[in-house]
Amino acid sequence: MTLRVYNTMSGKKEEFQSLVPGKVGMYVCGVTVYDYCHIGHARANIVFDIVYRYLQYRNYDVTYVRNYTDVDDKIIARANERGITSQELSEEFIRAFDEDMAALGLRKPTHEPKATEHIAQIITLVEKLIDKGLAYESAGDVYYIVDKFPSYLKLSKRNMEEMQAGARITPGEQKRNPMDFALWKAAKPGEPSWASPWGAGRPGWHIECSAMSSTLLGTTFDIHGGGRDLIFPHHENEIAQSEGASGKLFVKYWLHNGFVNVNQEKMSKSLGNFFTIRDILKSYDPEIVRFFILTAHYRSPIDFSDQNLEESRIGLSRFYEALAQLDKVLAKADTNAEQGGLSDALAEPIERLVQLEERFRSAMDDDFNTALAIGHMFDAVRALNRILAEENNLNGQLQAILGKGRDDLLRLGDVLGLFGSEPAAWLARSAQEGLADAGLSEADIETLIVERRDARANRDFARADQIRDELLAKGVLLLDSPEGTTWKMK
RNA sequence: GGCCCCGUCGCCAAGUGGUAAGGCAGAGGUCUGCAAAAUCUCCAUCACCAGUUCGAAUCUGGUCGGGGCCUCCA
Repeated sequence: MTLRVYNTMSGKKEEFQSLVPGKVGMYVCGVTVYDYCHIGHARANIVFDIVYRYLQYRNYDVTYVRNYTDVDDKIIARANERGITSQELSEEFIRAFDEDMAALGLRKPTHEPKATEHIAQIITLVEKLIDKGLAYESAGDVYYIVDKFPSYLKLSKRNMEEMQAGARITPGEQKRNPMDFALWKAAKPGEPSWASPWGAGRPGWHIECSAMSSTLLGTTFDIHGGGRDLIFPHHENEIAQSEGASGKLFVKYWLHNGFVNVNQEKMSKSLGNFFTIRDILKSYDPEIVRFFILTAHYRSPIDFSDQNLEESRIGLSRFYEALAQLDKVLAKADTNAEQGGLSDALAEPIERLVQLEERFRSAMDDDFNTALAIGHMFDAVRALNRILAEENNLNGQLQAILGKGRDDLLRLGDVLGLFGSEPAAWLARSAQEGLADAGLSEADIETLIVERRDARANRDFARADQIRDELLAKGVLLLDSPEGTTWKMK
């Protein structure tokens, strides 16, 4: 089986073949650290976290680089507003970013470079572009001459003439051609700056990614990722810079994730309709957010709403319910049970479990189809539940099947960053949520459970049902089992 | 205006030529004192029209509807 990935450059799914067998170099554009991250950032980072994890699962030795853009107009503007330095501001939001990503359960990239730590490489790269006649200095700024790069716009598949018609030179820029973009910007008073052959200044936005990727991954590497909105101009400009300087292919596979929409409209800072990760995590478990994002294909748009997150919560709890049940049943199973045979009725679910990993791989191999992969895992849950219904005559063979099924589910779940919590604990946490809203304490519920238990013991079902109904009215569901009564929020 | 994407069951969502995964919701059965969970059964011909093909949700053309990029943006 081969991995196929959709390459924005070709517009097709292509067979993935890394430059060096067994190794993958991957660069993903990180965030500009001037504010808290929103759910759109969460999606992009989770998507590439999955790419990272899946490649590792496929036994690739992956070098994953994700940068921090810590020098930029917006950072400067925001720092000025708050009366702190750009560095103070960016450090604050780098910390916030790290916290958010950790909360969402992302694996740490191999390298997380900062633009300001690569000024020397940036300057070297700009000099090289000037030497090659691809860039010019103008009043302390340096611009890239897009006309000199023939394949400019090959990624976004645009047309230079039409682009030029709409392009503008913003006041203060010293461009010869409106399409030229800044590699280096002369420092204005009060801005952070570094010495350069063109005077004090700072890097333009695009050049840092070219400099950092070549430093950490080499001139040519396998995968470059980012949100769709980065295709133009950011990635187009990276190509012009990197290929212009090296004369070699920059990136083999370009991967771009789709947007998060709100009410069918793109969510973005400029539209002001965004939700920050930290706000969302006040109401939803991080794993629910991850699950929600992975239930759609990474290139499709997804609509962010409470209803959709709520559905994800219910879907995820189906997995945890099954895992918890599995733990319980296996813990008390008679380990001395004889091997025994398998009834025909269980042939289908057992077959499902046997096929799980292969189906999972086949889904993920098809351009990281997490939605399909999760569908297969739901199938496995149903199969496990069906076998679990044989709880009372679990022979040794069935125990082994259940054990392996659980291990597979957890192992494959981990590739998606899911099911990492202890099932009983996750369910307990889930039960706690909403308790305050219902105006109840755990102790109140326990008291009523005891009262109801006594009523049931006396076969006073009227009183028992009254307690059940009263709690249900407040959103608390009582669950009876041979081991006693527990509860959860509806 | 230019370029591009999308329109699949009440909702979410897979599926790029071979006869519609999965989840939620809903109906009925089993289990349960009653419930819940679980399980079983049922529940879509793919916006519309016209083509290509033995065969199309999947290809082509058109219509309608939604969205994105072209300026900072994951």
